[in-house]
Amino acid sequence: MSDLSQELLRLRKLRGKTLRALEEETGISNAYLSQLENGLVKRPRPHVLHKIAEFYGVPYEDLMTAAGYLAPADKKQPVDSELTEIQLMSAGLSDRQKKELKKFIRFLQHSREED
Amino acid sequence: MSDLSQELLRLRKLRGKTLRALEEETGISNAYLSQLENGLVKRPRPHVLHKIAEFYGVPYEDLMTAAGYLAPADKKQPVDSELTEIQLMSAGLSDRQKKELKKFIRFLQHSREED
DNA sequence: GCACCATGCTTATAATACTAAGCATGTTCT
DNA sequence: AGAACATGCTTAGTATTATAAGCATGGTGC
Repeated sequence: MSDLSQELLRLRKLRGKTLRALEEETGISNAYLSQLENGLVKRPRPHVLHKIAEFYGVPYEDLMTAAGYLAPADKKQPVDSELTEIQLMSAGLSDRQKKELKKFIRFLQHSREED
Repeated sequence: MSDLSQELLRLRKLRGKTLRALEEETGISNAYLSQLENGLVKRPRPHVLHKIAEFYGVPYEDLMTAAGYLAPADKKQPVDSELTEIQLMSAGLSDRQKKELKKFIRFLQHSREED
């Protein structure tokens, strides 16, 4: 009984719709909708969630989140501060210097260090 | 040749990785990665995109968008593409290599070129 | 040359999402 | 009661994603 399945059932009940009515309006088979609401499907494809969200008039992202495809609140990914610095430092270089820099990075990529 | 496939190929080339190296680090088979980069798969599952995004150090949402799962976000500030590539290329370096890279940039900064 | 192996790709197969058909139960009508 | 239909669900099959195994080509050292 996933987060998603509960939400889908709840939405349909609130709307007072049957599985077959939903099938007609979304094009998703009632058989599959039933499986979804009962948590028998692990990871429905996003386009399925999109159709359903559209029909219920709820944000697509909310269903994507409930399905585990998106992080709850969209906060930024933590960025490597070292990388930010590198970009900032490089910003003032000339185009030729940037090209040279890239060549140097390519050299580092192939030098076996890794640690 | 989808939007996504081009992007995946581009990222891998920038990072100087082989399909098999990527397979080792993401757990996704090189066979499938090849299919992805050649546009032979229509709709990869989100968790695949997540692993790849994580490895490349690129926002998961960007790949989801390229795959057609999310609407394009508001246009970001136009960034020097050369700088973006530099950051992507550097993302796989070790901390020591990053430090060395910064030293090299500092060297470039002081070398009188400016052209 | 030629053994060796790295690289990208193809193909056969397994795993899983999704549908078509139909079952089980309940309600409503005469 | 019982025919007809509505509703949710099950099950067998199809379609697509993803993997395992191996092929084709090219480079490198002996």
